Amino acid sequence: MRKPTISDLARAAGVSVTTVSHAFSGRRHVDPDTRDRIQRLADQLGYHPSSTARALRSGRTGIIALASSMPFAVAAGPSRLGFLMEIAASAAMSALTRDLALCLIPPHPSAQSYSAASFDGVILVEPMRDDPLVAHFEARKTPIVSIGTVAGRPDIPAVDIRSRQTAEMLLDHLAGQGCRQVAALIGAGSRTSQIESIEAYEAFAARQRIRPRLLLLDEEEAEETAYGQMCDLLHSDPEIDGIFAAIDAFATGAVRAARQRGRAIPQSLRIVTRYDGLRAKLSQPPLTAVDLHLPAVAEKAVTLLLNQIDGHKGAEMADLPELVARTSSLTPGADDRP
Amino acid sequence: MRKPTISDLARAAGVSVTTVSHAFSGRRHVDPDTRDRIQRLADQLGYHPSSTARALRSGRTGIIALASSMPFAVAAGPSRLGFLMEIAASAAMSALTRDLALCLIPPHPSAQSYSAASFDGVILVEPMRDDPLVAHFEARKTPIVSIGTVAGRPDIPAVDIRSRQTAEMLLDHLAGQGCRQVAALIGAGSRTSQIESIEAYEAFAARQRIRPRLLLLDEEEAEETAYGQMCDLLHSDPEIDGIFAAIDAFATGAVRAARQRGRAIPQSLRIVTRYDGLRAKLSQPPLTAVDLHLPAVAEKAVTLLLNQIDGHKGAEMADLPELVARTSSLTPGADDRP
DNA sequence: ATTTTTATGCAAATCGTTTTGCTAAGCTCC
DNA sequence: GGAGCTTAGCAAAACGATTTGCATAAAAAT
Repeated sequence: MRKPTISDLARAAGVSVTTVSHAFSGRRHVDPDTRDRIQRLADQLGYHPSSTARALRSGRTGIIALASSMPFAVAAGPSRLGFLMEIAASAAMSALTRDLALCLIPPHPSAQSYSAASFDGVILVEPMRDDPLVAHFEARKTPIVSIGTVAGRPDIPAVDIRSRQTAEMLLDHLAGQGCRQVAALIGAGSRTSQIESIEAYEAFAARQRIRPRLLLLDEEEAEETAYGQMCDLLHSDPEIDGIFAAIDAFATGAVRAARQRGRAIPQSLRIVTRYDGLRAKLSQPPLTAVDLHLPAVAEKAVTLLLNQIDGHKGAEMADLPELVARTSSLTPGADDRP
Repeated sequence: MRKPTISDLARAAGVSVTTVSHAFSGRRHVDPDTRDRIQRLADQLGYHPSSTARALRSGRTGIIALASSMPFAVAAGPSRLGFLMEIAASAAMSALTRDLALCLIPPHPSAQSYSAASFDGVILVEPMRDDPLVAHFEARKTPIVSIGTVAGRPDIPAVDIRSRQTAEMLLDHLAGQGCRQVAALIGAGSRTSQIESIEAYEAFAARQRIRPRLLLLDEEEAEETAYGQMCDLLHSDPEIDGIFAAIDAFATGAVRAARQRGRAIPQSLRIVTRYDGLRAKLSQPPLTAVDLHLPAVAEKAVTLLLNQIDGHKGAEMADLPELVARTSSLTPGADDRP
């Protein structure tokens, strides 16, 4: 009882395989009666065209991949599960509406291991400079699109998620709320978002004529690390009155540190973060964050990738990120724009 | 400059395609010198075997799918993103260690649309009774494994996530903490987890000789619905002193309702929930929940699916769920087991 | 009455592998 | 100097579709 093939169906219908193929694909006209008969028999036999065979012939698998080389503990662990997975869920939807399937490729120490399947293209989530994933897929001539530009590789089509503007917006918001001495917690690495956040912060510090307090932290044990470092910093440098946390787990760590040091949020310390996920929303107090429009970003990435597969070049700009002001940074009783 | 094929490589190396194939697969012996020469030329030409062609020949695509028919707003929206995506991330890792890729199949109104790619097997997450996804994959003879048993289909191999025990454990915990009048918020549907939660609650109510307060709620707008319904219920039935919320968004809705009605948690109302995700952890107060060992569940599902693909039957039992007691249900100053 | 067009369908080549026989040469062992 | 064995390699048949070029008959145009 193996699966029926196109020739089984052709034999049953008394026509050639060509006719069956045309009946399904509609590439050539076939007599409506014949077509119906074929269709009916197909249902009856339980025939479904093999997508593998189709892929071999057409060169398209109908599968795109979503890959990230964020350290696994960060990507799939609770800390940043939100960011990556929100993109994954959205991308899966976007892919589906185009009759594509979305494969999830978790980060893996040995880049050799991604051999199993082949994809029409791949979406990389915030690759680092010289990311092995880029090398891997380029070697296989798999079309690549990146979410977030790739440092040092302006030629790779990307959906620019505007990390610089995001950082500037958050920093300006803190300044607008009266913060003078703002510290920054940013992941140590070479993703564009990290690079641009650092640059934005340094420019901000220069503009404000303050001594920069820039903490480059490991994203693996994000919340714990941020908690420890912030406890120290708030102790040694008590005039800090604002914190820009590049990822949400840094922010929640900072919140705990503030509580530990007896600093009231937002009265004595304001905290803002970049990714508006569950953590930011459920934090006590809720955190000011930025709506990055991730579903739209994922949609753009899929569109871009499809163009890329068809040989068209291009790049996309994400919609302007939007500030979501919440208690953690708002002067009680005042408006967002004072 | 199209991708080199096995015959290009064979020609370059001056051997037949057979030899090249054997050199890569190791299915037959080839002279070490020849093998090295082939290997070297492969690197040089950038040859990578086409997994599509391999799939056609071998009948294995190296891709498994993870599908859920939870209403999309529930599965991918913030409310239950955690549950499904935690499984997805874990399953992707488990798959990768076996050289498989994991495809994400979002729920889709028209079940026709999943045609694009073909998989070696599929993991269904908590399918309902008569779930169209089951029918869809059965029609394609795609091996199926379910996370959570399938109501009415004991023949489908599944990882039993022990929803009955989970519910009993939570209800007993509430009783142990002194609750007399416990209400239940359970998703309206025919997933095993819902069915078993209802049965466990009804048995519990009978044992405790209390009038059952069972709210079957829509999971789409889970938190809002739960909030509204619980406001009403706490008003009309003020002696309720415990709430069993089957999904975390119900619980957070209930927390808000309690606050709105001026009921202190846990002093005057205890709340417990099933899935220990970010919501439960970050809630104020943190919610007592259950560690379902999802990474292990995903791992078991992948193992089971691989057996299933190889023709072995079987089923798996998830590890016993573990209660994670938190402030939302603990009598202040008392121990878990009083 | 001949040519042209349209409708319908078929045979065969193709996509890039894996796998199964088969061959031919080199060894060993009486 | 065969019989038997190992070694190294090749040719060809799958796998299940799509696509191209051709054939036939009926309809339409000249």
